[in-house]
Amino acid sequence: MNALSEIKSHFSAALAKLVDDPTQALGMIRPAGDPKFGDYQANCAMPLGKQLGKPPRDIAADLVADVSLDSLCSNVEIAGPGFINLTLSDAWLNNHLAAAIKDDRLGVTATDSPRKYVVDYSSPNVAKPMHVGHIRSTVIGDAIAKVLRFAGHEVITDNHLGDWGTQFGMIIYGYKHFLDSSAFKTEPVKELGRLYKFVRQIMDYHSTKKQLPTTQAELVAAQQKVEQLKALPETGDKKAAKKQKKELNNAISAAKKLTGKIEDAQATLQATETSPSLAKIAAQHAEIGNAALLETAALHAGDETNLALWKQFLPMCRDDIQKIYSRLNIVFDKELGESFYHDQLANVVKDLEAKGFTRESDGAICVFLDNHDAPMIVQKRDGAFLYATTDLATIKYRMENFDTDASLYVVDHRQSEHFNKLFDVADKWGYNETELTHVSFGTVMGKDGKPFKTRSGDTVGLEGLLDEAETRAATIAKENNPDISDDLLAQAAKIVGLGGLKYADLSHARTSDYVFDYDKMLSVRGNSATYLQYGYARVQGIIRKTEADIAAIRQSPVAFEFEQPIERQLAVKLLQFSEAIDEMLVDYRPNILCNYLFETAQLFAKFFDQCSVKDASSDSLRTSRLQLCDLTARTLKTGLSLLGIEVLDKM
RNA sequence: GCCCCCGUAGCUCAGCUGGAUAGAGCAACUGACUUCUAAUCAGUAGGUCGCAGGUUCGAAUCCUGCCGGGGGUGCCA
Repeated sequence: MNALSEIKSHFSAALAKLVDDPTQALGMIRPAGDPKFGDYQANCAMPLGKQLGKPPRDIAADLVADVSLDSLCSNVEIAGPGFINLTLSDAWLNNHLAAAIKDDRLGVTATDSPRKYVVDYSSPNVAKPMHVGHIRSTVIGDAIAKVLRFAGHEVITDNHLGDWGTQFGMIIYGYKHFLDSSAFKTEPVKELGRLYKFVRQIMDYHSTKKQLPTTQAELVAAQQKVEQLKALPETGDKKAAKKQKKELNNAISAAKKLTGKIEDAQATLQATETSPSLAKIAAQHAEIGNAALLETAALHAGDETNLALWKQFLPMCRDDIQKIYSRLNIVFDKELGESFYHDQLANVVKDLEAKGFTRESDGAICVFLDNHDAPMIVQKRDGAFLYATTDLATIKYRMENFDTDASLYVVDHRQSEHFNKLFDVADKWGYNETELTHVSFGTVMGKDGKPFKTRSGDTVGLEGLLDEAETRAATIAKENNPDISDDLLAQAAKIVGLGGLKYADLSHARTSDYVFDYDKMLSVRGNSATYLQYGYARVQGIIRKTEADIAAIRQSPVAFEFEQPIERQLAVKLLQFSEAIDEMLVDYRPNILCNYLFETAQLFAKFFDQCSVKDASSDSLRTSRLQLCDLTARTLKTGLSLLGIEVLDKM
């Protein structure tokens, strides 16, 4: 039990005497914002004063008198309008530190209400090269799964691969028409990737060409509207004038957007038209979009040729993706891709129909929902199913086979509307006992503030990204440590480079977009993986230099001594590890854990500066400090491992 | 048109369920290596938390309106 929950349990009974439901008041007990206010503070007296019509300071005094905190706190003070400031006693700290140091789990107890989770993350489209966008889902999902497990929950990780979608139709079409067979023989996946991009380009060319006149007409209309609005006489009415101005601004920005769209379209067209060979192919394959869809449809219908190609391609693609996962050290319990659910989709629609949830509209079978203008389409006019259908089948399958308490979908925030609808339909369908959560995350941007792309406009491949991270880390490691051995350098490059990459993703609030920046990511300072890893390595250095017998110390720790304030601060922080984990899991936010680890490492760096272990003034103080060091290192190592990041003994 | 997200220091970002003087890191400037790892630490400077109202003991946080940016929006995933 951590300090926070222990304090809360002490307050609980006293608060229950004042209000029917103390939950809200208990929520107002939290770590102190400033060390001068002690370690924890209870802020509930002010609102309770209002509610009960008594002065808040009186309420605070009553609470303090009623709650027995002697076993926990050395000091309890009422401050300001009625803040209750709590300072943990050294005896309490000592007990818990000693327990933590003896414990493999560092005193973090497993939850007493374990749940069964499916964490659905990564989910790349196979055969399409993975790019930087996939790494966020992969890294965040993996961290959440690991933390849930550490907290005592049962977790099934599932990589819901896109292995049955239209991209296969495109690749099959490409294979049939544009295959470079020698390239396919030597590097099959690379060739498939090329075919995908090639078909995509021709498809984009035709759809853009078809769309362009419409867009141009829209632009003309938009420009006319701008002129019209500009020409409108000024009205005397303030409100009307304001409305006019707003309409004008809207029209101007609409026209601007259309102009941008047209420029993009023209660039797309030019890319194909300037190459005579490409232009020729484009002309020969005017119906490519439709044809690719037909290849997909044929695959789904069990066409022998296409199915054989799919069966040939899929293992190769999966192996290729697996290379990335191996490098990132990510393992899934299940990899039930879209194709796995293929034969269950018709039944999903049938069942929804039977229950009367569906309605036909324009030939498609739809589920209409309150709060949404557009329905969720579960079967297309041409009879094909959609990802919505697959997602519903997946929910059903997981409930029936895993009996989950919760499913987390670690997916891009752009799909939030899809998930809103999906969860609403699932709820109607009867899956309303299970938690369904879209753990959304923002877009990875380039330094220009636009989605991260290469200079040529392609998305950035993941493999090159990992290489770059390692190379840069190696350079930095070499700079700091010119005599480093090759083995150690390679190891450091991997652990620091990939750790930095993961940490950059995890330490940003997942809901916000973030700017991808190698320099910052591998920064040797600041809130970075390197800083935390360095803290760990420094502890190992101390242990080496002092030749301490850590195993013996762990077995029978001595009393902790807090000679300097920083030692106590660090100790309190170390005991808050489990609070950080609890807090992270409230909204599945890895950055909470990152922050905690960063703060811990910061306190350690100060401790390192101020408190010599080797030259401590007494044996007992030296051992006390060694214990703090050991606990710090283990907290950092464990915390980082929950984030999928490793540490080094020497840096 | 409708829906969602965002706007905090020059830059990149934190800020939990409303709490005490809004925080980090980078960049800038000043210091600290005969010392357990300087991949570090100490310090200075930098703010109208987009704007305006409201709710209240208290608002970056909640509500309304406005301004600015992004995303999504019936048969792609």
